[in-house]
Amino acid sequence: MKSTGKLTINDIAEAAGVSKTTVSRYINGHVEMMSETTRERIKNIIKMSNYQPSDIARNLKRQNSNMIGVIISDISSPFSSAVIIGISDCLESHGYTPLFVNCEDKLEREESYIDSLIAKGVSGLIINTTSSDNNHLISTACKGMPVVLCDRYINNYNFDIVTSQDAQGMYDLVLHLKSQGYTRPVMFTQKWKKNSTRYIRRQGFIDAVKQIYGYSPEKDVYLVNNKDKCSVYDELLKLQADLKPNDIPAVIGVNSVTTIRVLIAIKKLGLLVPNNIGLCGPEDWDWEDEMNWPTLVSPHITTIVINPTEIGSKCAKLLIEKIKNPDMPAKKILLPCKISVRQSTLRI
Amino acid sequence: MKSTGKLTINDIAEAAGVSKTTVSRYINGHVEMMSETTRERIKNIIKMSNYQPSDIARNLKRQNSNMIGVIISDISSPFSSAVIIGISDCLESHGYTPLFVNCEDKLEREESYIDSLIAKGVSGLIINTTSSDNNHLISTACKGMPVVLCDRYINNYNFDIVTSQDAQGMYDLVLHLKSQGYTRPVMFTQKWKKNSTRYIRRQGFIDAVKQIYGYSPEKDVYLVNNKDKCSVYDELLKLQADLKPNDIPAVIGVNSVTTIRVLIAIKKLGLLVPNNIGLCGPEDWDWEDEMNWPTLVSPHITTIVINPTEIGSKCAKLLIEKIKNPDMPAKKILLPCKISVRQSTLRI
DNA sequence: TTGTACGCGTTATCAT
DNA sequence: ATGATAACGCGTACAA
Repeated sequence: MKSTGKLTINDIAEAAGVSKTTVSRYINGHVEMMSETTRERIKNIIKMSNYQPSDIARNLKRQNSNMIGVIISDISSPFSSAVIIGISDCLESHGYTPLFVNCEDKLEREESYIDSLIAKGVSGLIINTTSSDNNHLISTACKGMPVVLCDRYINNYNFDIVTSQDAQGMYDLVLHLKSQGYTRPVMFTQKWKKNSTRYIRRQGFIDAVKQIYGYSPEKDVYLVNNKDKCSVYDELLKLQADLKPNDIPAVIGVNSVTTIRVLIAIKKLGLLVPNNIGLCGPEDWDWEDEMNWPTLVSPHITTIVINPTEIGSKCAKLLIEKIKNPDMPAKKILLPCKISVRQSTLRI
Repeated sequence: MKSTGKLTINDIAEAAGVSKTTVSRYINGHVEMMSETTRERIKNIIKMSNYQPSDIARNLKRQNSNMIGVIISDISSPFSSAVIIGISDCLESHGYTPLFVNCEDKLEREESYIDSLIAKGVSGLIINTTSSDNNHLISTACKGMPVVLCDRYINNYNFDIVTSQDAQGMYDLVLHLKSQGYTRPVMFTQKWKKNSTRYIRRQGFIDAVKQIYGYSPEKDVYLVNNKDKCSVYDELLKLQADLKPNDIPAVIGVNSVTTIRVLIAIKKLGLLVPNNIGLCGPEDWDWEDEMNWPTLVSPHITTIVINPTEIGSKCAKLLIEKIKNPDMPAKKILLPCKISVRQSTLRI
């Protein structure tokens, strides 16, 4: 046995006094017509030497790997962290290894990562994409790479996708607001045109208000941004000015961060939740129980429960299906979401 | 150009009318004595065909890869998520690819992951280990695999490690409590014997109290567990019973989760923070600003700021150093931590 | 039941 | 300035 460098199949073969073919057969379980003696001998040598076949060489030979590329648009958000957990757990339990990369919301990075992941030999991709337009991704999908989209739509191609039923969640939420006597539901959101999640939530809000309240609330969508700390506060002032007499407003934040910022601004202004103003929004991340933000703050916030961990695991599961059966027609998995009613919208 | 299967260096060579050696030279930048014409031709073909050399084959040939194995003890904690972000960003910016695996606090899984990561050809390991004892890891380090420990010590081997100065943070915190007139600092912790972080924080607490208050608070360490929801509440009752007349207690949670649970129990009991009881603890994860738990809850909680993202990036940086210079003596990087004083311990 | 020989896609050595 | 050829470690058709 060599003392230097890594063990190879040759070393094992030599030590066992057989050819490397035989060792390879043993490793891959083709032992039907192998003598008991050689089997035992190989087994022992491998055990004693702690030999592990090189995945690199196997992958080269077999022309595939058990690695899955996962492209995350912004790894630093708690939503992404939860998605990663779901993907990781599901892939690992099925023998796959995820390769996570962070494209920081930059389309060029996303495109170059796609190429480098393919070069690494991944046998599929899970994409939480940056932009609704992505020709490079479409072209790699066309070449036969299995792709599943994670919570973001892409135009012009019939991708497999897993996402939550945001529109239905919005509907339930608006219905709840109406039942609590709020007369003026509004939405606070960052730029929504190129972000499919925000796009859908905004549209869901508008459609729900149309149906439930019977008017079109396009101008009740207040635009805020992440850079300017005062932005939310300013928009809230604008909302105050926009109110008609006797209006009881309820703010829906487009995501967790926005909702929290609105809460802070509300407290600064001294408004009373839930009586003078309601507050709610999607619950984009799910640390367990008492660590989760809707119940950490006071009052506890009514939310649409999204469950990103499940989105992640469903993505992984769908991709594995698709790898095993590449000709499967594209699936759209929509996870239902429940609303979780808490103090912040309970007037009655 | 073939229409089926992946492009290889042979296809490019053929299309360019040169040997694959020449193409390989071009790819690896050995172009000093290459004619301008061939260089241009190869360049164009590669560009047009969007060819990418196979990392698998290169790794096999070069006997190394740019992949780094990262073993996380419990990926579902926000602390781990933040560490992952730091590792990911730093490795990617240096051309390495992290392979994250989640050993769910199980030593066997950790050991088998070490083997399978090595089989995948990783050129180094970052370990946020499960247990302070790990012979398997020691033996792989002995065989020459570069290893950096992430925030957890391991007995009996001089590993490179990055961790925070928990003991110093505890000292500062206890000093602060004394200055605010608290007479009875206590700690709430889960089982600490096999978890090096908790172990160190508990020891830091004990040493600090000895020095600053002049007595030994071993029996003021209250043990709670994660399963039983009432556990924290019960221990808090016990603390109440243990108090001497005129004692003003201050609870230090061993980590974020424990601290929040103590806060919830305190509110249930109707005690007044900060006047009747103080509350503080390490801030194990760092979502930006208004999303972070110490300022979400009321009152805002005094913390030791840990900065897990920086722990992650420092780990990555140290490992890269070690890979480039394997004979470097083991480094212990201790990140200083500051305390962030907020309302929950401000009596004065 | 076991072994020989070749190829996976790349890079390195040695020629020319 | 370029090419032929041999490896890297493994799996497999084919031969024995």
